[in-house]
Amino acid sequence: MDISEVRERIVATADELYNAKGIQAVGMDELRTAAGVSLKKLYAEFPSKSSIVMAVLEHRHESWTEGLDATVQQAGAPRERLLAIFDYLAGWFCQDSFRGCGFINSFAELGAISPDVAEYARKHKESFQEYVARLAGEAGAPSYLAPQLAILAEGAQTTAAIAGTSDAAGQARQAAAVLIDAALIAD
Amino acid sequence: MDISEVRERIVATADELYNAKGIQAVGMDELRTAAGVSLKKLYAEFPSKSSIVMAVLEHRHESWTEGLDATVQQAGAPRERLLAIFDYLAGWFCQDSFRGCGFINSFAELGAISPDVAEYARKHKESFQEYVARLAGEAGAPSYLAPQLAILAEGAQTTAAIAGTSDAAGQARQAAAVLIDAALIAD
DNA sequence: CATCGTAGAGAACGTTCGTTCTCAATGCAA
DNA sequence: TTGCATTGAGAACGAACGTTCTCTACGATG
Repeated sequence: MDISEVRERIVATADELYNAKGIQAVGMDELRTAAGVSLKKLYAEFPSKSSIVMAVLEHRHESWTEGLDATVQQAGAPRERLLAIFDYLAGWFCQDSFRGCGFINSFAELGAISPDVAEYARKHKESFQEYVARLAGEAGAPSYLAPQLAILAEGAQTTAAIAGTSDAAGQARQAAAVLIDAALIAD
Repeated sequence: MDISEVRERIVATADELYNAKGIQAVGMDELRTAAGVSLKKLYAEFPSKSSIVMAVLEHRHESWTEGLDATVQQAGAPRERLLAIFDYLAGWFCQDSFRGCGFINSFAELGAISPDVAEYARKHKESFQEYVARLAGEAGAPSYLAPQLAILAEGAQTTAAIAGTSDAAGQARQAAAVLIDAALIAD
């Protein structure tokens, strides 16, 4: 088995388990068993659990970025591309495995005791803000629109996670449409 | 020392510590020392750590409800009362101790492994939704407005927590104003 | 003063976790 | 076949946790 293939399997398995149960609730032995690798291989690939956590965060960031952008790219006009953010959320919320934003969750769980986790979560959210700002800019909207839409997206994620329903995606989408139109008219 | 006074001190101390470090990162011994009570008294008041966690959640719910309502009551017209939600958030975000919504955080940390925590977080958010719906109703707004404003409030909390700034409160407030006015006109 | 119940401090216990170590089995080279 | 390096399975270790237990000191009561 390829060495990078082992890495990927570990990270993918850890991502699933951490998402399903929380990071601290998943021990190295459970991860070892689920990933089907020996402890020796696990520690040959990663020096510690915290390094696995960071690798999982990177993995999540890539998945999120690629998935979101793929949905946005399918939309046509700039206004629809902004709204597509919430279509992506809607699809995500409907998945059985959805348990909220992994960055919000890891920040809540470890942000206070792990500066690395806190910093990575911050950077991830910052990159999302910039992404929305770029889309909003392409739509010709004033600069205050992007943070508003980003806040809606964040709120939809936590609301959907805790409520256990996907309603928030549609509600946020409708609110976003109002905010976009108001911003474009005012501009 | 009064017995209920001990309880209150334990819960208040646990609330602070859990907020600052996360629930799982705070052991019973640290809580014991910080609260200045003996382990015996601690376990005389609460049968287990999880019962303390639930008491902390109740304490947080009361603090949140009372603080929010106090700010809302100071506002005059129904429209301003809806916006006062975000003024309350702004004041909260500026506190040094702010580290995000305690219910979102506890849900992220323990929701997957503790049905009680997940259920309490859900009920808390549900009660907030109902509160906003009542204010929106008093403003004569259509029923779709309240979930939109609640999502904004949730998003502002996570955004402010992770970014480490209080900007989100003002941004959410401005978005709320747009949504409120649009809803009132459309109605 | 003597006695007894109580409470505090923290030792102790059993478990779990992250991490390391042991050892036997395997595959390969000569 | 023999010897050697590598690997997997899991035992072992030290620390930390939640919880319980022990022992000592104290204060109230007769």
